[in-house]
Amino acid sequence: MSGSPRSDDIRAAALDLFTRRGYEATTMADIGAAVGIRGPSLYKHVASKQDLLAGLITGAMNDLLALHRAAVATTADPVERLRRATEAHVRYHARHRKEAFVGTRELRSLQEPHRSDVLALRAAYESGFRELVNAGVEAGRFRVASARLTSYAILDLGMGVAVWFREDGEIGEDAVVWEYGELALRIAGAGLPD
Amino acid sequence: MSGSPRSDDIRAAALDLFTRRGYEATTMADIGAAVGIRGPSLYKHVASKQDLLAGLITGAMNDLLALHRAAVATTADPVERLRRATEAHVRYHARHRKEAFVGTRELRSLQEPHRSDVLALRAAYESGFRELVNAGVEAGRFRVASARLTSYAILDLGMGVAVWFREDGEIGEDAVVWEYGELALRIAGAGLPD
DNA sequence: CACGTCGGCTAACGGGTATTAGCCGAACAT
DNA sequence: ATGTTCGGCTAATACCCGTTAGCCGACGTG
Repeated sequence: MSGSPRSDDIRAAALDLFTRRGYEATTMADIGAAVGIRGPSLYKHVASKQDLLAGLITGAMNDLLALHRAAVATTADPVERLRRATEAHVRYHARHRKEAFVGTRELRSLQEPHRSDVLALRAAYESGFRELVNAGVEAGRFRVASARLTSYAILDLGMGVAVWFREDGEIGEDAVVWEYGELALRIAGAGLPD
Repeated sequence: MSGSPRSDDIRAAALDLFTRRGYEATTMADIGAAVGIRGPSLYKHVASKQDLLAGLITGAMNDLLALHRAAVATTADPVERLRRATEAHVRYHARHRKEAFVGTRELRSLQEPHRSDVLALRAAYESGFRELVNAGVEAGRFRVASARLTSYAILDLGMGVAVWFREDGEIGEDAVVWEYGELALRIAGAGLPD
């Protein structure tokens, strides 16, 4: 799956720069300098700057979807399913904050047809969460005003994590994951009186 | 406060383009075309592209802070204060989604010293929410694992609204504001058993 | 009517950017 | 030893962009 070690270095450097400065503000010379070579030499390893972005974003989206499916498959209980899906969501956004950050912030810079592909994957991911909420409501375990609004709220929390989470911060990954799993259930109204 | 009608048109066009394409990807010619003139003619009305961005972002941040202070001043009850601050936050992000969107997404493109100024205002805004949470905890009205994490979560919800809210969508502004006010209290653990 | 200001225009400046072309040394295989 | 591939390099191509200079018609004012 992963190419030569040099290509991996380049992808990592591009990810870092795209995260900090943005795709448009990052030059091929910048990426080259980050791995110790000149801009044009990058073309011996990657097809184009746009290709670099597309690889990063689609890779991230596929990873996230795989983790989501795995998390949901571990139980049939509606409450636990939402908790574990949220935990997977938050853990990904904490552990791979750069990928998640670029995946949402630089989606604008992704050209067609890649952008439509990624948007379709995101729509599927979102509707997956909405289904989870709906299943809990139908089972009488959740109380929500709007499943759409509830799922947006939970997903947005994860996006936020990618922004402020720091590996060396005062709050560890496990603590954030646990707490946000709890928050998701509160948001969905689990355990509320009728 | 607001300049000539033409200057207002230009600011509105820039806001729209910065929102849709981003600051870096928007050219002065694009902004000019949106108001029916050529790129260089814009300089009869604005000092620079960077100045346009700075005006939009600092204006938005000041508006948001003013609304926050007004909302908090309406009551002394910790629970209601958090609810109203959240409602003001969410209402602003729904009603002025472009301003809010650009204010966070394009902050990277804002040069010094403006960026530091805005970051300081944002830090003050965030710590204001944290204080609100702490006040509720000390009054025995909230139950949270971490005030920082809780305030981040509530603020992130507002950011999310700026992304997905649509004036003509199926969920109206008042509905989102009300529901998110409730969510904030749930997130803060208001009304939870000891 | 003369004059100045306003707000548009085109042309030009100065710089930057992704990408391609073509060269070259090192490493490695035959 | 020879040839080929790999992965650097510099130079050049073909743009694009923010901004400034300088021109000019319309319009309000004395």
